[in-house]
Amino acid sequence: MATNAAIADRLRAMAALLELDGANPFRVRAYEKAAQFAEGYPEELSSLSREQLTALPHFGPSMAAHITEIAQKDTFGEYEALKKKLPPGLVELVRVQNLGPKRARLLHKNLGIDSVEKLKAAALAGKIRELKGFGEKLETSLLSGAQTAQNASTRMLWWEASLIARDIISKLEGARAGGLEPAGSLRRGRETVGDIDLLCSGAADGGIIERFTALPDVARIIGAGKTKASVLLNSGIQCDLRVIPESSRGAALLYFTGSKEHNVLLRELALSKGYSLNEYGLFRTQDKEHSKPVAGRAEEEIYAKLGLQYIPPELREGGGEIDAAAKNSLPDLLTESDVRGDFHSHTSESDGADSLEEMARAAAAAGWEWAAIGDHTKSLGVAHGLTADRALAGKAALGRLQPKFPHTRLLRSMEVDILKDGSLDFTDEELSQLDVAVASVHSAFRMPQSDMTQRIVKAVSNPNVDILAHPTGGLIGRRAGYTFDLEKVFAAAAANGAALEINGQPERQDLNPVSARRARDMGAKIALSTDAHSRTQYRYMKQAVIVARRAWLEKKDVLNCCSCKELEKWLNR
DNA sequence: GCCGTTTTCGGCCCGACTGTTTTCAGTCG
Repeated sequence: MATNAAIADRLRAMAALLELDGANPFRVRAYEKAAQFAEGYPEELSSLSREQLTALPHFGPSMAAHITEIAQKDTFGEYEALKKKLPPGLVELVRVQNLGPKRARLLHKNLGIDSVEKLKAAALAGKIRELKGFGEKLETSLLSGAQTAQNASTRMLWWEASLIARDIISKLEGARAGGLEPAGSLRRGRETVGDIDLLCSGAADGGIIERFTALPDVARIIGAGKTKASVLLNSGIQCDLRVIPESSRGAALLYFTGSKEHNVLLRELALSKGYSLNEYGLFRTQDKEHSKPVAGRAEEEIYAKLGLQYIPPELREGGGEIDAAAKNSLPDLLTESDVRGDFHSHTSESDGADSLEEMARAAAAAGWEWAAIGDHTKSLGVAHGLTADRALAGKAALGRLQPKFPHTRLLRSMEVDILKDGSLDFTDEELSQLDVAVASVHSAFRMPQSDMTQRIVKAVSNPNVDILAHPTGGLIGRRAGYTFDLEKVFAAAAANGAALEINGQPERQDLNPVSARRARDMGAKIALSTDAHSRTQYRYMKQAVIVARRAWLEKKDVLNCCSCKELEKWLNR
């Protein structure tokens, strides 16, 4: 059984190979679109029949056949055949800037280049400039591109990128009139960000480009013109600034926010309604000169002209949001201000940095109506986990602190270890005395899938367990999660009234949006947690909210939107 | 390869930039 992510991966790999093979570009795009759709589809595609698959958009007879084949064999025949046909190494080559499939094939055919290493050697030897269609400048740019590709700058966590963006914006603000705002994957709240896109609206003569490229954060200027500059920052991430006229602000924001898939769908829709959409505005098709925009100043007016509800950036992934907006059925996404409390944090009693009282004070300062503060339990020795006695002593301590914080109800939670056999680190009697029991796996990650599934199902089936924390155990870019059957765990959680967590630690973001949406659709409640290990980390609630929004969640799906009274009712369910 | 209230064949989003060229191909977002 291949996951949707694995299916998307194969289809995307096929698109890459087809492009290198010089296939019809629309055929390439068909694979990319199918991959994109598969990735965001909430149910397991591998359990669908061919008929069910072809009923979905972007899947025709070929894709359906490929998907059923991938479900069984983890790959498909056409892909394997093409892989054999093409020289290995070309895929690696097109990761170099300014080197696409056409140039890659030329370089391979004429110079036998099939790796970034060989590309560098050929460039240094001056061989590339001799080829028709290539020249000295291109050779130089390919050489520096090869070096960059070898340094494999990985994507940055959203949180980190957003701090950098905020810092740069604050340094540039005041440089000129006109707002400066982030676009791109940063604005969409993707879990990681490849480069930071900033938009500045106003005339292009305010000197903002000069101030931008002169910032002390800039390690290297990649390019700078009148309306656009690209730099590499000291932190290793690329940052692009574009200056756009005020009258095009909405169109430009829409365009540079993307995603690419969302934009393509919007433009197709625009064409079908007799409009053409670009980064300057929405124009009637007859207006070939693009002289009089029908809309463009604000994103809202462009969506409205296309007969759509306003689509929040977090939903712009080409995953059904345009159809939903056309039917006026977009979710009413929860916002950070809807959040009334947090379920899961740590103190200096186990592996946190701050005392129980400091955490309580920070929770009150966050303006929350309630906060469940806890720690690890005894099995997690490295984190100095607490015995049940100490855990309950903490509950008594919170009771004594309560009068100091009249507006924030303090609750005792514990992050209780799920042991290898699915039993918990505290007895049922001990668990029932906690206000909130958060269960999670911290040991024996590499169990066989069926054992791990059983282990977690058993834990969430315990009526004393309220929340399953960081359900997959993955760390973005560092560690894959444990292997288990998500669907079975979601079903068990829904049946037993346990909630699934969206952990707001920037490196976790676990559940991810696709899984969180699926869990909600299967009837499970979602709990957002900061998993704060210090008083400053309560701000990670923002990260959890972004993941929830990307999962199309509304207030009613998320327990953090409960008042004290509603929460109490749920805890006593 | 997918798709269709004008179509089952002939379409398929749009513009900028760069470098190589004398009008355009390739790449990128």
